[in-house]
Amino acid sequence: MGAPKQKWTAEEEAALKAGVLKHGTGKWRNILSDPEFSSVLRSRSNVDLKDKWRNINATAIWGSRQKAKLALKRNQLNAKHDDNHAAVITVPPSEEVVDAKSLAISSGTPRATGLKKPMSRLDNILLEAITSLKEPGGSDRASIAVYIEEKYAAPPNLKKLLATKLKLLVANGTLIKIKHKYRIAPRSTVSEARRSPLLLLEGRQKDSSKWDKKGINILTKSQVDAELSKMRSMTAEEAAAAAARAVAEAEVAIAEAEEAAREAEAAEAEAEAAKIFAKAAEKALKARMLDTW
DNA sequence: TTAGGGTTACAG
DNA sequence: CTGTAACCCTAA
Repeated sequence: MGAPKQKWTAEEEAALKAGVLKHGTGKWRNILSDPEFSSVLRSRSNVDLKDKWRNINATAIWGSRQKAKLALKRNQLNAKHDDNHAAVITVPPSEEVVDAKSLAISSGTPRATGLKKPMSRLDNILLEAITSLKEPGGSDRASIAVYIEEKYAAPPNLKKLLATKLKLLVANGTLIKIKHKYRIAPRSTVSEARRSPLLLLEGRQKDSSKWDKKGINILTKSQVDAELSKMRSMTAEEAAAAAARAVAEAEVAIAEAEEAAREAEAAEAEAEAAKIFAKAAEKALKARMLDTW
C-alpha cells in the first residue's frame, strides 16, 4: 500500500467523500467552493480531488486502472512477441479488463442524478408479486418471497436479494412500507414517498456492516456539525426538504452499497459518507422541528 | 474545468 | 524491482 508525497489525511478524504455525496461525482469545483469543505481541502486543487477520488474508487476495486492498463500493455507486448505461437496466452487479462470496466461503471457517476430507475427483472417480479397477491394492507417479505419462489426459479440468495431490493424500492419511492408490509406507492402523493425513507431510517438501527475501520467518524463529526450549522441557517421548509432529500439519497446509496457489497466493496466509502450525512440530516431536521414547532 | 493517460516519488 | 498513490499534462 502506498507511499505518499503529500499524503491525503483522513480528514481530507472524509471531506472529499462527503462532498461527492452531496454535490455529485465530478463537481470538484463545487465541492472546493463549498465553505466547509474548502476549509479542509484548502491545500488541494480540483484536479487533486479528482485524482484522489479516482484512486479511492480504483484501489477499492480490483486494482482497476493501472492493472487493467498494464495488463493490456502486457498483452499487446506479448502478442507482438509471441504472435506466431498464438494459443498459449491472452486469456486471463481480458477478464481483468472486463471486470474493472464493469465495476467502474457500477460505482461511477450515477450518484449525481439522484434518482435512477433501471427496473431490473427482480423489480418487475417483485411488483407483480405485490399486485397479484392483492393483500389489503400490502404484503410482507415472507409472502412476496413465497410467491416468487412458487412462480419462478428461486435463487438461493433470494431472501437477501429481496430484502435489499425492497429497501431500495422503498428508498426511491416506488414502494411504501407500512408495518412490515409493502405496497405499491401511489403516484399522487409525493409526501408519503418522501416520508418513508425517514421512517425507514428511524426503524433501522441494526447495521451489520463495518463501522469505522479508519478514522472516518472522527473527522466526519466536523462534517456533521458543519451540515447542522448550515441547516440552521435555512428556513424550516428548506431544512426539511434538504434533509428529506439527503436521507432519501443516502438510503439509496446505502442500499446500493449493500447490494454491491457481495461483488465489490467499493461503495463502502460512499455508504459510510451517506450514513454520516443521513445522520446529520436527520439530526438537523429534528432540531429544526423542536426549535420551530 | 474535467476525464483520462502518463509520470514521479515512495513503500514493500 | 514492482505496486501504489500523488502529481502532471493535455484533449475535449
